[in-house]
Parts: sequence; structure tokens; C-alpha cells
Amino acid sequence: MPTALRPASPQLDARPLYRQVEEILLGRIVGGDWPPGHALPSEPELAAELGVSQGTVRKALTELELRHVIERRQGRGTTVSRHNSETARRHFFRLRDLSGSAVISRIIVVSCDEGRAEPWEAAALGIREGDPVHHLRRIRLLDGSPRIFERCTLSATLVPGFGVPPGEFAQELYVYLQQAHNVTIRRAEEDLSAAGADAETAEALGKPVGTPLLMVQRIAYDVANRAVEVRLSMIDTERHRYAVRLD
Amino acid sequence: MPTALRPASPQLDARPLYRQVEEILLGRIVGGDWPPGHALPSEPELAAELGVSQGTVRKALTELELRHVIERRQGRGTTVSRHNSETARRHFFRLRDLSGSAVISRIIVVSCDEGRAEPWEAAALGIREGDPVHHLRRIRLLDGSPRIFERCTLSATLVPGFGVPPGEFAQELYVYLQQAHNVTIRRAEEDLSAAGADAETAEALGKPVGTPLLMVQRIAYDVANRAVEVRLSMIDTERHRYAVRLD
DNA sequence: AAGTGGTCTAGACCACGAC
DNA sequence: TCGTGGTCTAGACCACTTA
Repeated sequence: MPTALRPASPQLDARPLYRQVEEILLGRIVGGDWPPGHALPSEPELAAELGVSQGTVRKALTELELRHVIERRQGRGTTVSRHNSETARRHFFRLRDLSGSAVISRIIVVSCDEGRAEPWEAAALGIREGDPVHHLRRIRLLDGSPRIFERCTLSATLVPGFGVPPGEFAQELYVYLQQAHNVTIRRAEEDLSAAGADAETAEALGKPVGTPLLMVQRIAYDVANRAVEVRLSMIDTERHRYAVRLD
Repeated sequence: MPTALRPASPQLDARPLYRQVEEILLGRIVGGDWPPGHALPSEPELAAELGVSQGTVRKALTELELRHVIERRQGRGTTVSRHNSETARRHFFRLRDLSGSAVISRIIVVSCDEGRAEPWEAAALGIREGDPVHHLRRIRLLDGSPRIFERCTLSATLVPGFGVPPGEFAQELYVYLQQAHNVTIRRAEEDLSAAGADAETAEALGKPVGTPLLMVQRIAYDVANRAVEVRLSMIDTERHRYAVRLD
């Protein structure tokens, strides 16, 4: 069933055609018609279905590709992005060792509880104070040593029934969210500062209280731009650096 | 004089045409034929001169625009990017106040000397140990308070005769480099960590030695991808945050 | 009114991947 | 071999800026 992009009646939507195409395609992905890993119709097929030229479809697909919503490969086709440990880390894990190389990371879940949103969590997640949330505490081992203590808060309305067992957890959180809860994280905002280690963090990392740590507050958003997670990471930067490229 | 993009003899350059166009245009900008602020020929003119279609020129220009080398405006034309305090800050100054708003910043030059490159400086700048460099120390006031102490090292071969007087300095360093030394910074890499304040920094910021500070090491590259500056910034994050977007 | 970049089309050919 | 996305062309019309 072709989507009516340009009805006979005068078009009030003044946005460029390729923006509208982009939104239609994104809608199908967000709505679950095309789940992660699904192969999209070919460009000529999409063009015919939507009643636009292949060039317009291409421009829309290029935008979605830049936002990592889809992946295109010559000869193979276009698929909805699927998180895996590589892409999840490349996009959302900025730590490198002192030589600039990627880091081997292991994750230990300390605890996972249900709770109510504190004011700062509610503000970050765009929900109301007291709304149900899940709390997750994790320790990350970088190259074998405990270097990061993370306190994560997830909006329970977006990931109902969330829960992971304590102990080592091999999977990246965002891969797990996609596979187990059908929630795809697409972007995040981080605010960085320096702080002395608090008691809980100091114990988790085996450092004295007050040790200077890199504190990262992250808010993660899904494909539909909903805030899913707010996370406070306390990072021991003795042997690692948080890498940023400005261009 | 048209540039021969596709000679009669078989073309060995297998790169796409638009990449070659991109390189030609970038070459004219780097070479100084088109200085910052200069208006480029129109797309049809470039297409005719280079012997390609306007669509190919457009794709090359789009790439350069994404890299902030040029700026395009409908009806007005395309110009070579010129640093000003707005763009310089938007790209290279990541600090926000606790509400996420931009910050009013003043710069005080503490000292400016000539010197020889230490090993770590030489490694960062891609020069040899002992090569001539300029050292610059600055204090930044954010919203009126001293919050950042910066130690900058510039490669003297790229900015010969560099020098700024001590005291307040209204201009952004990269704007000054472009206007006074014809060097345009286009991108930078930053490595972030947490560290206790050393004696020099503690005095500059009026904080006790050992106060946790955000330490940022930046390497700045010009349009020709040469390392121009390495900078160590010590930042008091009591009332400010370093903002990063991951997408 | 003239000229610029922005959008959109229709069609050609090529490089790559899967069968 | 076939279908995919990648490149390239030629030309139309539109929206914006400047004069």
C-alpha cells in the first residue's frame, strides 16, 4: 500500500520530500515494522512505493545512515542497525589506554533493584519524581583492574521488568536492552567533571576516599528520542583517558 | 585554466570524481588561493571549469561543508570558513554551566616565552625534541572566576615570531592565529582525565593543592592536518561541565 | 530582476556481494 | 548472473539574497 506523499490536494507540509521520506522510514523502524537487522526494500522499490525518485530516497537513506539508524553496503543492501559489542563500544565507550588503543573491558553487576525516581533522576529522564525506575550498579574492569564504578537509572516504563543477575555480565547493556526489551539506544549526552571519590566508589575501586576521579553523567536516548537511562560513571584515569574528537 | 580531471589517457586515479574535486578545492584553500572569507565561484562555474557536472561539485562541496572548511548559504553563495569568536567557541570550547548554557569567558595571558620542545611535546606535535616552540600560559575566567589554567605549546616553525603580551587578551587564540599567522585550526583531539591540582595550577586558580581538576590535553591540527598546538588545560569543574554528544 | 544554492527527477554505468 | 548500492550526468524548478 503506497504511502500518499503528494496528494492531489495542495500539500501543506512544506518540508523537503526527502525529510518526509526519512520520517516515514524512521517511523517504520521505531514502530517495529522493521526490527533491528531487518533488510529494507531496495532503493528502486522504496522509490516506486513512495512515489518519489530514487535520488530522493537515497538522500533520506544517507541521513539515516549518518545517524547510525541504518547500515548500507554495496551489493548487499540496506539493513536496520543492530547493536553488537563492536558498534556499542565504538559509539558509547570513549576510554582508551595511554597509547590510544582500545581497552579490554569486563563488567561486574553489583546490584539491580527497583526504586522510585529522585528529583535529579526524574529531571534527567523527563519523568515525574517518584515514578518507578530500575537501579543498576556495575564495576568495569579495564585491562583487569577495577577502574569504573557505574550507577545507572533506567525508566521502568520504557523497560518494564528489567533485571539482571549480580555477577559478571558479558553483554553490553545497550545490546541487552535491544534484544531483551526492544529498546534501541541511538545517542547519548555526557557531562564531564572531576570529583574526589565518595565512600561507595572508593570501596568499589579500591582507592582512598577523595582520589580524583573523572565523573561522567550520561543521558541515553532511544531511536524515538526518549530518555531511557541516566548514568553516573566514576572513572579512575590513572592508566586511561577519555578521548574526544572536535571537528 | 581548466584543471585536467579526466585526461585522454586512461585515468589511473581510481578515486571517485567528487573526491578529486574535493581535494582540488581544498588544495586551493590550503594553498592560500582562496583565503578565509573568500567567496568561491558558483557551482555551475566550478563544474564548467573542472569539466564535471554540477551534481559532482555539489557532493564535493557538501563534504567540505561537513568538515567546516566552507560555508554555504542559499542565495548568497559559498565562502571559505572564517573563524570568529562564535564559531571558534562552538567548535573548540565544550564547557557549559550547570544548567547547560554557554559561558562568558575572559582570557588573561600569564606569560609567553620561546623554548625547546620537551619529548612529550615533540611527540604530540610531530617534531623533534629540542625543536623551537612557543610556550603560552593563560588563565580563563568563567563567569568572572578563574576556572581554567592553560599551558599551551605551539610549533615555532608553523607560527614563527609568535608572541602575545601579558594581560587580558580579548581575542580567541585560533582567531588570532588565522589573522596574524595565516594558520587555520580545523580540528582537535582531546584526552580527558582527572588529576589533583599541582602547585602552579593551584596558585593560578586559588585552590588548594590536590583539588580534583579536569585535565584536558588537546592537540590542534590545521587545514593541512599539521599539528600546530598541544595544550594542557586544568579545569575547576565546581560550577561547570564539559559537554559531549555521542551519536 | 538576476544569480545563488536547495530540491527533485530520470536515466546511465560501475563495483560489489550473493547465488 | 543478477540485484544491490555507489557514482555521475543533464536538466528542471524553487527559495533565498542582493542589488
